[in-house]
Amino acid sequence: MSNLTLKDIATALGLSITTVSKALKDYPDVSAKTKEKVKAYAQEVNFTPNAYAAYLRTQESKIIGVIIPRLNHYFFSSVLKGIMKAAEEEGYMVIILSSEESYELEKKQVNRLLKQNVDGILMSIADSTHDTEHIDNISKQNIPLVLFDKYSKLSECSSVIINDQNAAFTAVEHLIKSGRKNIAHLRGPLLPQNSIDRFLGYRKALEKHQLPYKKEWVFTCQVITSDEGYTYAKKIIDKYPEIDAIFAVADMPAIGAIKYFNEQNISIPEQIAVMGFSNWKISGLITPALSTVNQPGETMGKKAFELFFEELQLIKKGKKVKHQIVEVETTLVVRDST
Amino acid sequence: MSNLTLKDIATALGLSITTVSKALKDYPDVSAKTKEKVKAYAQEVNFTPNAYAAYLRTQESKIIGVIIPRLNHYFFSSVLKGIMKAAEEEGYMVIILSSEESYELEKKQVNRLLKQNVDGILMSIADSTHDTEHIDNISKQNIPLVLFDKYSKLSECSSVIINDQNAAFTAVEHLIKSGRKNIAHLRGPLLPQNSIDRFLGYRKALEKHQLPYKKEWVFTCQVITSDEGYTYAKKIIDKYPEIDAIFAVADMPAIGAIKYFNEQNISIPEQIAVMGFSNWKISGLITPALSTVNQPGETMGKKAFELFFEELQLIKKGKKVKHQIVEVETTLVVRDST
DNA sequence: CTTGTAATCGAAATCGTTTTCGATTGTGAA
DNA sequence: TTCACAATCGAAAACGATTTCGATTACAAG
Repeated sequence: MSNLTLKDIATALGLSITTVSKALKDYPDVSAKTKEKVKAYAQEVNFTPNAYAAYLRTQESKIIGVIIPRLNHYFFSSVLKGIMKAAEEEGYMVIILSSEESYELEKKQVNRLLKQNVDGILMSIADSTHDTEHIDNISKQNIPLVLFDKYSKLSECSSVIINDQNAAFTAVEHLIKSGRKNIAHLRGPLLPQNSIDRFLGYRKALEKHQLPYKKEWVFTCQVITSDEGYTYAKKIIDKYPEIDAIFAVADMPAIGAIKYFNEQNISIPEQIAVMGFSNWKISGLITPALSTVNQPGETMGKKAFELFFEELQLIKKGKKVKHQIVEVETTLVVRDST
Repeated sequence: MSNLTLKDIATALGLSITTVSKALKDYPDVSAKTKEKVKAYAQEVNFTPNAYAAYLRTQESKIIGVIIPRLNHYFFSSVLKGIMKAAEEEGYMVIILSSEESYELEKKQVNRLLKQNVDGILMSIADSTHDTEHIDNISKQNIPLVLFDKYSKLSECSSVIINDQNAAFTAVEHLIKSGRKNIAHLRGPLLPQNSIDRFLGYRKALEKHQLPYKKEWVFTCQVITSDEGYTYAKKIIDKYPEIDAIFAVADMPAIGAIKYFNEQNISIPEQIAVMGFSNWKISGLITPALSTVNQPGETMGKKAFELFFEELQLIKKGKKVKHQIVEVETTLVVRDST
């Protein structure tokens, strides 16, 4: 029952290890008859080659590593799902590590994966990551690297992203078209590109429709949590009662804001409209249901794996790899909060 | 820069591979001086032994496999977090697979992990799993298996669980003590033990307080989703207006029910109280905030890894392993919906 | 000057697979 | 019969670390 080897099969069938190995891999210098015999027996005893021994020769571990900033996060879980499904189809296992949004931990996790000799790394960089040395190390080792969602403009590698600026622009424009004129923005941390881009989309929409941009109406969430949204919602009501809409960098702060408004009996969207970003599952379940931008995590994960796989094939053939930036489509989801 | 071997170090220092290996692992038959020299050099060139080559001799992969029924699920993500933290501390990598609540897929994933030669498997069995042959196979291969949350009374292995019956009992008793007399139950699927136990806890609480148990007030969620809660909430209002409280098997159905009540302007908890189970992050963010039972996922994950690790040590020493059932404490979280 | 012992090191086998290269057999053509 | 050439198989060397067991040296005791 427990793990048998090529040797076992060889002795059982009176063949050599070499022939058994070649028969199973359809080498041309094995007769059809022996191939049949070997394959039938291997099937019967449920033989699978030892992955570690195989690695030693082929240098292929059939394992990829994934690093995400947080585990307990709907969007990243969706991406994981997409990656894992695609990986499974190609016979890859996935090792998942979390950077907990920490630059130091992210570096450490990259090293752990490199030591494990994974065939590729897919990652979304942490908000606090400010240099890309550890990322560039991956490419130097000549193993494929694909970034998703959060990416770095500085690194030479493939990425799967959305057009944050356009998506944010569309979301804010929707607020404007539904009659809002004083729109606040709960923005994300200063570093990550998507937080910047969503802010830029917000500004661009205001500009296009000749609405004033006011610095004091932009509130920075250091960590993207509902608590920050809750706190800023209170601040907005108290200090800027003229604000009639909020565009949040993510669903969580938006949900926090809605919670505060609900508690204060402030009507949404009549008195103030709220727009989120990401389309987490829960955003459709709260009252009022949150309008948001759908960010197709599973699709992104699938695409990220595909990019990795393409690059790997090129590397194996010794060809030059061409890095790609793939943009995945977002859609505006209008619900009851706008 | 890229992966160097014992041989490289040996030639660089004019030693043998053997001595280098032994120096790094503090064998007693290497002089202190050479140990220092070797360690210093290894540190300098950032040497780490090749995991796959090491496996071939030691038969230890330093990888564990985790199978969960769903990826995109707050509770399971929490458990994962606990597992991964604990694993990291002991230098273990984690391969995660999802059974998607499918018995067939679960069997397949178990086999994939066995083929990968993981050092242990932690899993939560799918709702649809009705036999345990694949699970017993794991123990037969003499690799540690730890079940968590969903477990099987039939299998001989360690488990980390909560006392579902007691937790449900406490939750329902809280509803009764706050004056509810007509309490409905949105129960889970028929197979999994925790769904059964929560139902039994519900009945026991009714019995103790001499409230009538009515079959027609128990609604079965085939899949545990908010949609089911939403649909049953409508049914309850239409057909059984006398019901003044709902105890749901999980937060999701409870949230679905609340959504329906909110839409219909049915006041919670005045007209009807709602109690969930699990304490998902979002349950505190909806309006009204959901009362629920806190199920400490991270703690459970941590504990599950510890059980695995203990068993592994025993197996390595050739000692008899003693399976343990660890019960983790739950707490009642009273918010605004009751 | 032996002999025994401890300290220190290395040769070589091993894990299980892959793959190169050589060996063997059989077949048909000359 | 002999030779060339496929067709088919296996021996053996990798891959990189671990570990057993033997070799060497030095030194103290007899």
